[in-house]
Amino acid sequence: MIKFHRIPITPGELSLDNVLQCGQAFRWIYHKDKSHYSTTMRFGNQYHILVMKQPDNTCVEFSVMGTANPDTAHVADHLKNYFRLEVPLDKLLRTEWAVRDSNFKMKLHRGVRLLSQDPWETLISYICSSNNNISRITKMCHSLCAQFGNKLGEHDGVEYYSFPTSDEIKERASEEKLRSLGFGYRAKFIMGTARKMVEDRRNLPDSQYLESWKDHLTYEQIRDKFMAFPGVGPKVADCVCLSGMQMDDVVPVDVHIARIAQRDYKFTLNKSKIEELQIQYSDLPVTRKKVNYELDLIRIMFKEKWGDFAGWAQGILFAQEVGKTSGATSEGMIKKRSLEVEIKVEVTDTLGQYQTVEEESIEYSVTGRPKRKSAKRDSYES
DNA sequence: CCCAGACCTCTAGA
DNA sequence: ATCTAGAGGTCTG
Repeated sequence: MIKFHRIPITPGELSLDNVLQCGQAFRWIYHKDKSHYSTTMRFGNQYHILVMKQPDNTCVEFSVMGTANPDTAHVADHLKNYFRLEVPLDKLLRTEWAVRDSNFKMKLHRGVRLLSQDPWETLISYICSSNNNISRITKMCHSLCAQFGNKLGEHDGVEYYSFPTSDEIKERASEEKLRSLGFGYRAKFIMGTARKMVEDRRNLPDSQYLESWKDHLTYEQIRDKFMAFPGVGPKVADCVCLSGMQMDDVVPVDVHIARIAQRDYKFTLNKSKIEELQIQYSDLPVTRKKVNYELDLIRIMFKEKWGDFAGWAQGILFAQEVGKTSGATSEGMIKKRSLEVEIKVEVTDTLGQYQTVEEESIEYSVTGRPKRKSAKRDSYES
């Protein structure tokens, strides 16, 4: 039997359901029969199969499967970092956002946090996100691992793989293969990005190379370097900065956030500020070429309004906005996903307590390859 | 610099 | 069942 280890949480600071399914991470699998999530994750230079669940709002529990038994305290530390548990979400809401922003006074964070994900994996995942929906992005990320990563083990009929490195994508994948796997026009971007990465990173591992940018470059320079990869525009670059580089003040502006800016914040263009930006970016050729100045001003407005953790505030509004458009109740924010699992739809009562009110069953394929229905049932139905 | 279109597929909803 | 709009954008002309 799986032995779980407990990580205590300040009540309400983290909702595993909301964080893992809001469209920030794409490689967690929900097992409805056991009410837990599983994925693979790299701790240092070693990949592990990880299982997590949240019995209540005071803790999460984890278990590491397969391979050598890693040090539990070591894994716990990595997970505390992955979930950024040192960041006091509720305090930020009360003392930073709600006091400066009247639109935030009525908001609840619902345990939606920003993650500290692997930068390379985040980069490739968000390249897949362009003009795409969450369920397909999820499928593509799993497919990438199953086809080009390394197999780590198998549990409950699910095969687990590492996320492929730039070398592995360059050597094992091709635009043609990726297209046949359903990546569409993103196939060329992924191959181009992998090739450029192999070239740029020299002897460093992918993520270590990307993280090293933070040592000597500004945000604007880092974004410019991300945008030098094919398939990476300002929105994808900002997402990688925020969710993969721990750059908490970055606000990625997508269609939803742009709508919020106009609808709820009455955002209007300022011509002189655009000119300032054009000057500021004049020595950043890639940014100057790819950036949309109106969207970039929205990013800056939110950063000034929300402060050092502006990206976290964006995450909360985004999760709520997408929850609305995906047919969930305005109270909850769990959206339907393409997982053959049961997604719990949560609502919050006036005390901010979570209640499960509704469940629905949907479909999922782990490898991205067509799977037999009977096999899927065997794997997930209890 | 700004503005359209095009771009691959697939999923959700009608 | 079928069918169609639209999906956390980016690139090109």
